[in-house]
Amino acid sequence: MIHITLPDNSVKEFEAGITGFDIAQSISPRLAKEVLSISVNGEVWDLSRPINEDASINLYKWEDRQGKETFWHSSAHLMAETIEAMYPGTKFGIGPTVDTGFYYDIELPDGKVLSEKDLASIEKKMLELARQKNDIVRSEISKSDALKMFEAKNDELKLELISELEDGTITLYNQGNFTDLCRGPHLPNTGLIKAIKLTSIAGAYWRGDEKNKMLTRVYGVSFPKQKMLEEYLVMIEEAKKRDHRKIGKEMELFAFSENVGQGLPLWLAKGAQLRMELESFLKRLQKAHGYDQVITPHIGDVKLYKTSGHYQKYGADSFQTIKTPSEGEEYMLKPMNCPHHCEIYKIKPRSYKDLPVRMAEFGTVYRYEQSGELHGLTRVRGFTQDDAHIFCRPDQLKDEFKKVIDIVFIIFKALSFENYTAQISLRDPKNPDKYIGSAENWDKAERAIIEACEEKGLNTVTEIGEAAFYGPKLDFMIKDALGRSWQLGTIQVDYNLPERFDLEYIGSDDNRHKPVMIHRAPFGSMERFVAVLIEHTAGKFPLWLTPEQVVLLPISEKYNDYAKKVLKFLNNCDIRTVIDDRNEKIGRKIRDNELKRIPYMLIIGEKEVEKEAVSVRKQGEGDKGTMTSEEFVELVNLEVKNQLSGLYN
RNA sequence: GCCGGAGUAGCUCAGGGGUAGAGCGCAUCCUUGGUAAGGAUGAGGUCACGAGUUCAAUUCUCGUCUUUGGCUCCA
Repeated sequence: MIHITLPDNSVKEFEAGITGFDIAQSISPRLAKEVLSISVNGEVWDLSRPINEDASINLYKWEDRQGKETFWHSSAHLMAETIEAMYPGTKFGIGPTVDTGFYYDIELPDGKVLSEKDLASIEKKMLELARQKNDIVRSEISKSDALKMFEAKNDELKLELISELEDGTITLYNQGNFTDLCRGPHLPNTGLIKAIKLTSIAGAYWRGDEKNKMLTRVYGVSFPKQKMLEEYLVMIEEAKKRDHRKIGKEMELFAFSENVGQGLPLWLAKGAQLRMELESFLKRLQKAHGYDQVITPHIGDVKLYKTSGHYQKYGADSFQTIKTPSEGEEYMLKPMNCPHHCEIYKIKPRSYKDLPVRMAEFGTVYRYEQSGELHGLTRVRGFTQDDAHIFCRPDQLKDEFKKVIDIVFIIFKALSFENYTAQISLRDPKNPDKYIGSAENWDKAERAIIEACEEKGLNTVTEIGEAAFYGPKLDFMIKDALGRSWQLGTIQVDYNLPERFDLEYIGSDDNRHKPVMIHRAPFGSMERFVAVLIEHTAGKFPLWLTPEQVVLLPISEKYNDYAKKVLKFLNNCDIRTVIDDRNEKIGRKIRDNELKRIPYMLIIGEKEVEKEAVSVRKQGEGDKGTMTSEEFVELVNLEVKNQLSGLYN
C-alpha cells in the first residue's frame, strides 16, 4: 500500500501501481471525467502512469495551466500524427505548447510546402483521428533503440534531439500508428480533443538559430468543447478590433508613407496631440522628481559611439555614418541619447554635493531594425524615447533606482495598466563576450537592481542573458490586444559608460570618484507606449488624453453667435473642440466615426441662449442636464483632476 | 534578413484572360429644428511597380517594393 497526499493535505491509501485516473475516479466520477493530468511530487505526469510509492499529488483540469498544457501538448501530437498520415516521410522537430495553444515544427518530404489552405483539411483529419479515441501510451526506451528507430525513419531532427539526451531518460508516446519522442505528459486518449483550429503557418529556424535551416511551424489551438473554440474565435475577432494600427488609421492618429520610408511613423494632428499630452504629463512628473530637461542634436560624431562601445557592437547593423563633403567628419544618426548626456555631465567638474544629476530628454533616435521585424508603432526605425540618465554616487544608487520605479508606477496607475510583468534581465555568465565591463561592476549593478526590487516588494521574473551589453536592467512588459508582450518601461544600471566616458565627481574626501549611471525610460518610447495605450483603451482614452473633448452643436443658425461665444470661451479654457457646421460654416463637419469617440456634446438652442447655458450630453451616459459653459469647464476639469489625482506630490 | 500570406476607389473588401464592382466615407442638393439623425444625385481607380507569356494581362509567370503572421534580432 502507498500513501497519497491530496492538495488539502488529507492522506489516502492505495495499492501500489494506482494511476492518477483511478485516484480521480475514487474522489468523484465527475472529476475523473474532467481531469487531464496529475502532478506527482511536483512533476506533471500522465493520468495513466502507475504510481508506486508515497506521493503528494495535484489533479489538473482544463482550468489549470498544467491541464491546458497537457491538453495542447497531446493536440500537438495529434497534429503530428495527422500530418504524418497525410504527408508520409515528414520529419518532426519539436512540438511544444505556447501561451494559447501549441505548434509543431515540421519538414515536409521532397521540399513540399504547406500553405494556409491546407490547414482546414488537416483540422478535419485531426478530428477524425481524435474520434477514434486512441490511447496515448507511454514507454521507456534505451538511447540506442531510440536512435535506431528514428534512423529507420531518416528523421535527423529527432536524431539530433535524442543524441543530446541521457540514456535511461528517454520516453516515447504512441497513439494509433504514430510514435513520437516525448517527455510527456499526455492525455489518456485523443478522444478528449473535441475542437481544433489550426491558426497559422510560419517559418521557424531549427532550434531558434538563424544559421540552421528553416522548418515549417504550424500553430494551432484546441479545446475540450466546441463552444470554447467558438468563444475563443470571437475573442480573437474582438481583439483585432482593438489593434492600434486599425484604430490609429480610423482616428487619424498616425500613418506611414512608403515615400517617407518603412518604420518611420508620421504623427497626425490628433496623434501628435495625444503624444504631446503624455509628454507634458511626464515632464511635470519629472520636474516634481528633480529632473532637468535637456535637448541634444539628432546626430553625433561617430567617436562618441566608439567610446560608448555601441559602434563596435551595433555599427555594422545600424544606419551607416553620414560624412561631410570635405572635412572627412563622420556622424551617426543617434541611436541612443546616453553619450550626449555623458558629454553634458562632463561640461563642468561635479561635486558629490551636486549628485544626483538627473538629465531628461524626449530624444528621437534612429535604429536600423530588420525589415521583417517592423510592426505598426510597436517596432519602428525612428522613435522618441522618454529618456533620462541619472548620474549618482554609489551610495545613492538604490534609492534613485527605487524612485524611478515609483515614477513607472505613477504612470501605470494614471493609465490603469494593471497587468504588467516586471522582468529583471541579467547577463549570461556563459557568454562574457557579449558584455563590456568588469565582473565586479556587473555584480554590483545586478545586486542593486535585485535589492531595490525586493525592497519595493515588486513581483519579478528573472531572465538570464537578457541584459543590455553595458548593464543589467529592469523591464516592464505589457501585453497588446492579442496577448503579445511588449517591453515598455526600462530601468538600467550602468557602471561601464561612466568609466568609458571618464566621468567623475569630487568626493567629500577631495578625491576623484566615478559616478554610477541609471538609464531609464518609463514609457519606453512614445511610439510603442501610444500603441499599447490604444489597445488597452480601444481608442477611448482618459479625458486628459482624448484628442477631442467636445462637439458643439448649435441647433439653429440663429444661435450661432452665442455658439461662437461659447466656443471662444472653451478654447481659452484649453478644452479641445470640434464643431458641427450643419447650419453655418463655423467649423468642420464631424464624421460619424469620430463622433463615437468624442466624450462630450454640447447642444445650443433657444432655451440655452435664454439661460446663457449649454445642454450637455456625455458619450455612453446620455443627458447631463443644462449648465453654463463655466460649469461645464469645471465639470471637465474636475473629471481630469480625478483621473490624475494624487499623481504629482 | 529568413519562411508563408496579401496589395483592386479615402476606408473595408468582392471579382476575374476581353467597358472595373459593393458597402461605408466624401461632394452637391433635399429632409430633419432638442438631434450621436434620413433620402436623392454625383465625383473617385495606370487594379503597387517592372518585365515576360498571350491577338489581348488588373487577372497567368518571374522580379522589385510595400504590408502582414511568425522566426531571428531588439542599444
